Order: sequence, then structure tokens, then C-alpha cells
Amino acid sequence: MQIAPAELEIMNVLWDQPGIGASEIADVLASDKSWNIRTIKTMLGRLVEKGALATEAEGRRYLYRPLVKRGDYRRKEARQFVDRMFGGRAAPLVAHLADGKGLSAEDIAELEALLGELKK
Amino acid sequence: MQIAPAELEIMNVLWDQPGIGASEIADVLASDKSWNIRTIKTMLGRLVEKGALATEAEGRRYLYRPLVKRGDYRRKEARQFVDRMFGGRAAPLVAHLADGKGLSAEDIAELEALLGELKK
DNA sequence: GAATATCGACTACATCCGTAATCAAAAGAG
DNA sequence: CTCTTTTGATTACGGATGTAGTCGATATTC
Repeated sequence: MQIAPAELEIMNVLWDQPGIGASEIADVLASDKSWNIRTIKTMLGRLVEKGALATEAEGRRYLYRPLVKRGDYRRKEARQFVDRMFGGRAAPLVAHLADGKGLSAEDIAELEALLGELKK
Repeated sequence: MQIAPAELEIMNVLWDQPGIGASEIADVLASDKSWNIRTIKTMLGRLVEKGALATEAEGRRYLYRPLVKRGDYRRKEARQFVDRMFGGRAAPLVAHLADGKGLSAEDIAELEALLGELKK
């Protein structure tokens, strides 16, 4: 199941706060995005249609909650991206991120810890 | 400038062999893709329009050559992807790849070497 | 109770993408 | 010279996406 970039913004809100309604989502997004409430509702509808969200009626409105796990989705996308852009190799990806100054000291430390884990 | 997934296949061929024409590209791609030559030409046209490719007339046909560097494009895409999916943090991305068994021993070795470099 | 705000459902519409088909001109085959 | 092939240019077309507008029903506010 494919989630478009704009739809992902909605999913992110719902992964953080499952079980809220369209207007609450609009409130959360209002800070960075300037999306019309209708736009948000359109995307909610599409996400439900795609099977990414479940609805639960609360009075006259719906509450939404993710059916896909954030981790699962990320894993799938990460894999797909690395395949598409780097022929499936993770190292070049990290190298490119590093080259673009995209790695903080903290990132590097985390990666080291991670590699330590992996070697075991 | 945005390069769609299918267009990227064309770019990859041209990054490997700049300065070839549509039919040569079709030959290279014939092994894995079953794209009609017309499809390839459509994508070439779009890539030229987007400014990703330059054309050079050779008799009645064109030779194509990338105007965007592969490394630059990858860097930009990697950054964008990490921002979109992982809030800009690289470590979680690698963690997800690792979790999905997406890291070979070789990858791990390369990453270690890379981190060694970065720490200096 | 009448005007208004809000909700979900349905519709709209331009652009991008994947996948070609058509067309006119030119080049090559015989 | 005529038929076929190849090339770039233009057009097609359905599905996805971003960004809403319309509509009918209901809830809320005077």
C-alpha cells in the first residue's frame, strides 16, 4: 500500500496521537502546514480507502487510527528507497548523507553503537 | 528538479554511459525492463524538458547526456528521504535497514570504515 | 425556531507518471 | 525511385496526488 508524501503528514500525526478526529488533526498541523480542513478530510478519506486508517464513529464524526505500524512502514520504505537509489547498498547511502553534512555527532555515535550491536 | 522512478532508470543508464541515443538506451534496458522504445523516448523528452539531460544532435537523432551529477542527485534524495521519513535522523534509518536484514556483513564493514573516517 | 457552523460524502480539476500511439520527415533497402 | 524503418514531435489516456468546492444532514447559537 502506497502512502503519498502529503498523506504521510497525516499518518505521522495519527501515529503520535491515534484516535483523534479531522479537526484535531487540522489543529496539530496548523502550525507548520496551511492546509484547508477539506484537504485534510480528502486525505483521510483516501487513507481509509487505502486501508491505512480505521474509523470509529463518535457521534456525528469519525475518529481515526492507523492500521499500519509506523515501524513497518518505515522499514518497507527504507528498503525500497535504498534499492531504488543505491542498488540496495546501505553504506553508500550513509556515505552520501555524511558527505552532505547530514550526520550530527550524535548520529555518528548512535551509528557506532548500532554497528557494535550488529556485529554481535 | 524531480526525477520519477521510471525516469531514474534512464538516468542510471546515462550516468553509466553518457552520450548515447535512445535506441542504445533501449538496448541496455532490454535485459531487465520490457519498455517500448516509445516509452523510453517519452521519458527522454520529459527529462530534457526538466533540465536533467542535454541533447546533442548527431545526424537525424539525439545523443543524451546528464546535466545533473549522480552524486548530487543521490545526496539530495537521501537528505529528502531521511527528512520525510525519519525526521532528518540518519541513525534510525540505518537501524530500520538493519532490522529488516537489509545489511550485509560487507555493508557493516563499510559502515565501520566510514564512521572511522568521520570521527577524524 | 431560524441562521449558522460542522460533518462526512461526493465531485472537481490541474499536474505528474507510466505507458504508449500517431504523424511527418528522413534514411536505408531493393 | 518506391517501400520500410527509424527518429523526434505531438497527442492520448487512465490512475495518483495536491488542493479544494458543493451538498445535504445535523448540531449549535441566538
